[in-house]
Amino acid sequence: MARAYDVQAVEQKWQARWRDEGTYEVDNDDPRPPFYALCMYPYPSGPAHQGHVRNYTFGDLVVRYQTMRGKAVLSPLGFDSFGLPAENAAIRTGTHPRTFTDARIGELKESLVRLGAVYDWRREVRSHDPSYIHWTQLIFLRLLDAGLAYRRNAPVNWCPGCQTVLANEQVFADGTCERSGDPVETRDLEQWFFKITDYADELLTALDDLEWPERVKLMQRNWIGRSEGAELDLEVVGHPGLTLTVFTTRPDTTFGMTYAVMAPEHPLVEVVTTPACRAAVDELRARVASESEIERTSSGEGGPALEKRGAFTGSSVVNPFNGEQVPLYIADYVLMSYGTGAIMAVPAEDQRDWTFARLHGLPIVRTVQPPEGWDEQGGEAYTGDGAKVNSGFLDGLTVVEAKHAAIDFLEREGRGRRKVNYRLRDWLVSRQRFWGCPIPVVHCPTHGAVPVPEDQLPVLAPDDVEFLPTGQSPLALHEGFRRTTCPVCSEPAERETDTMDTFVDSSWYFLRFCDPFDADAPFGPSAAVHWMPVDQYIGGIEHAILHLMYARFVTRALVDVGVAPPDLPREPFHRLFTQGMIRMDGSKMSKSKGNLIAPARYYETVGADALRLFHLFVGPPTDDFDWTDQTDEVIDGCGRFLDRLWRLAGASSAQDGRSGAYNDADTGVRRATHRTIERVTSDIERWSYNTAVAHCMEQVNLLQRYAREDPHREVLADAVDALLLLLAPMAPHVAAELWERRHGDRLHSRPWPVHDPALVATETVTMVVQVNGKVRDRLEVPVTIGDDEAKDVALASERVSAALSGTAPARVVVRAPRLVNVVTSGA
RNA sequence: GCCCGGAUGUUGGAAUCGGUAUACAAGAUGCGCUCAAAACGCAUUGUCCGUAAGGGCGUGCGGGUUCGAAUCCCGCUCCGGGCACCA
Repeated sequence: MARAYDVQAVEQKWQARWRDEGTYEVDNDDPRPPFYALCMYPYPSGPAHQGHVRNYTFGDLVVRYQTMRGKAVLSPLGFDSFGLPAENAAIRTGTHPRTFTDARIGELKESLVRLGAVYDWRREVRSHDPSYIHWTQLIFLRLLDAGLAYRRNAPVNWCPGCQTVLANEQVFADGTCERSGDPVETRDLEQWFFKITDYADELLTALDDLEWPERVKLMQRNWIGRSEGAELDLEVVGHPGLTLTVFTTRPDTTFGMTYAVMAPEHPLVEVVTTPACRAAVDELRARVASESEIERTSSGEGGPALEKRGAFTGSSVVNPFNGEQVPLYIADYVLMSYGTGAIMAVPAEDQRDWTFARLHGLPIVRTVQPPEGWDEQGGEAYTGDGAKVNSGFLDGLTVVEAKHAAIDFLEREGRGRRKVNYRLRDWLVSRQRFWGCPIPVVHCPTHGAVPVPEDQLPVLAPDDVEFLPTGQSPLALHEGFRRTTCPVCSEPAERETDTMDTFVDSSWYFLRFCDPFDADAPFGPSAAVHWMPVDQYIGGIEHAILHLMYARFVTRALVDVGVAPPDLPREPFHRLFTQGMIRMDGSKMSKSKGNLIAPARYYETVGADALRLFHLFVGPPTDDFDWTDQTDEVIDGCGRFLDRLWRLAGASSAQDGRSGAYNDADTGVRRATHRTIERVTSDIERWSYNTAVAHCMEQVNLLQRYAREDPHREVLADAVDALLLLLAPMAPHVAAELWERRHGDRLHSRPWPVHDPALVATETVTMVVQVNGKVRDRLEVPVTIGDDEAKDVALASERVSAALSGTAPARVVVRAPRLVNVVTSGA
């Protein structure tokens, strides 16, 4: 595609200037009002793909726009540089993960710089830098000291192929590993956890005040999963003094409990199972042990038939409300990790219990009267409101009333208590991997898990390790690393060989950015308070839950354990923007799917400005975008727009136009200019970048026509200047170049243009005249027109008379000055 | 199964508060410029009827509210995303 200017030369020139002049470096004592703009720091997988390009185009727009608005903008970038791919590459090729990772960082950084995205590179952080590891480890130790980090035996998803523990989100719905495709198993391991559940309630309630997409807040609320209910202590028949505690959100339905169910791993299973039932119980427990939690809780195809998923223990428990004995089962769908690991089953008011009861021939007793005709229409479990029935002292109450009355009864009788339960679980941070931040703990035969003294940090992994495809972490195999002495007694001891989940690194990097120059602390307290919270955080919707939840937790925990000052805002991200995904052939564009379109081919042809403009223009930033065969044509179109801009702005600076008084055309252009300033500004503020670009295109079209006729020299020059200012955050290279040619100075140092309200205000407006809701005429009227006059003007219209054809108006709806609707009938 | 989104010309999309449906762009067609092509410029481009003026229809489907619905309500269909036997 032949271009109007040397795109590559212009882009390289300005990128060099921004870099060499440190244009977007900002000091912590900058007197301008602070603004912290941040894109989620990327995992360095190689050169940028279109998802990155979109993300960093939006981020760069915010940085440049807020700078022109007079803010001291903190714009840092770093790399989430620990992670499994580097370790796998090491096993495959023998390259050390650091070598591999540094090369990928170089590629990614280069392609972002080539996009024209600007950062304060002095603040760059990398998770794997010893200086960063140092402070991640200090944070771990402080959490440990405060009781927020702890160790326990826990069932984990174990991938036999990767020889590693997987998070739930790394396991596909069919129970296979997302990387290797192997079936995932369950294993017990001694693991480190962070106690995020201590913050469940705060993490939930604080969501209300965040300027985040409602969708993301809703996802977090559901993830935390607060539910109010009661715990009931059920006596086990034949075991005096033994009770089984269950959690329920529907204590009002207890009269309808016809059986109870425990998780197969529940410790009481051993005690309550009778010899006659032992075989069936053991069979189920053996099967469950080899299944991942995902498989167990999946209702999808391929699982065992429902009747095979439960087994009778032979024991019974007593319903505390009516003294009846009901059978006690185990079933795989009851999880030890939620609630108490046991439930009371009320088939009439829970569909899953209904189905289970039917398959096992268990009785069903309704305790809420379903609506008229429910049974006749084939209704099964009824979960709605209604009058309580078959429920003794609760009869006649509503569900809500009965819940309170039931809990009051339980507490009075000492058989249970009010209880709030959360779905959120503690955060498993242990990883049996090499390429992560080592957990700074020493295991002593005498003193147990002993923290490494802070003056001995960082604990760094040795370089002379072997990467073998055994899956065993090289750390665990490295005698020199493992063997050490106990910090307490100096006797021989072993180092912890687990490393931390990379989500730990990404849970505080935004704080390090505030002050990465501090060699003695993770961040300076005053710098952190100065910049935090992040004013605008930008990233993909895929991080809506985990990363954002962990970062919110860690920020709070750091304040509470004293690593961060008490006046640091507890919410790290004030405003969040989640961009849509780039899809190709129906799925997310990503390296693992092999459907990447690298930006490099566009840098070499249409250039970074056109590619940026395309990403801004193609649709609402929140929406997903499907990359198709037609996409290149749209990108070329953005290049052609910049060519028109170049010809317009290049020619008009030299052109001798008219001077003196303005004619109607001049005034029209001045009004259009100020309307464009107003629209583009409000579009940027409301994240409507596609319409902001459209308004700039309209203005170029208008100015092209104006310039061709008989333009006023100053009107045209002012209009072009305004356009360049508006495009400065969107297409920064070409706008900066044109501005320099016209004025000799730096476009991006200029203040953002302000529209003149007098020029934006219109004097006349098109009034629509409808007859029975159908448009029959359009009239130019003064904006100040009153209702009466608008009605008169409308009724005087010939077209309206024709449409009425003699019928008398029954009613006239007037919304001056925009619309009059003449209604003829009562219809 | 539950929850959250979405569906507008040939295509991406616009319509910010219930008030002109389709801005802007892509594609297509025609014209100009050119020896020619590209580039550039101009024009047309929802659909049906009509020579035209003009009119009918039209925002996934079916209803409803309203003077007026792409927008609000009810019931569907399809697509995307999230969560999942969560008690």
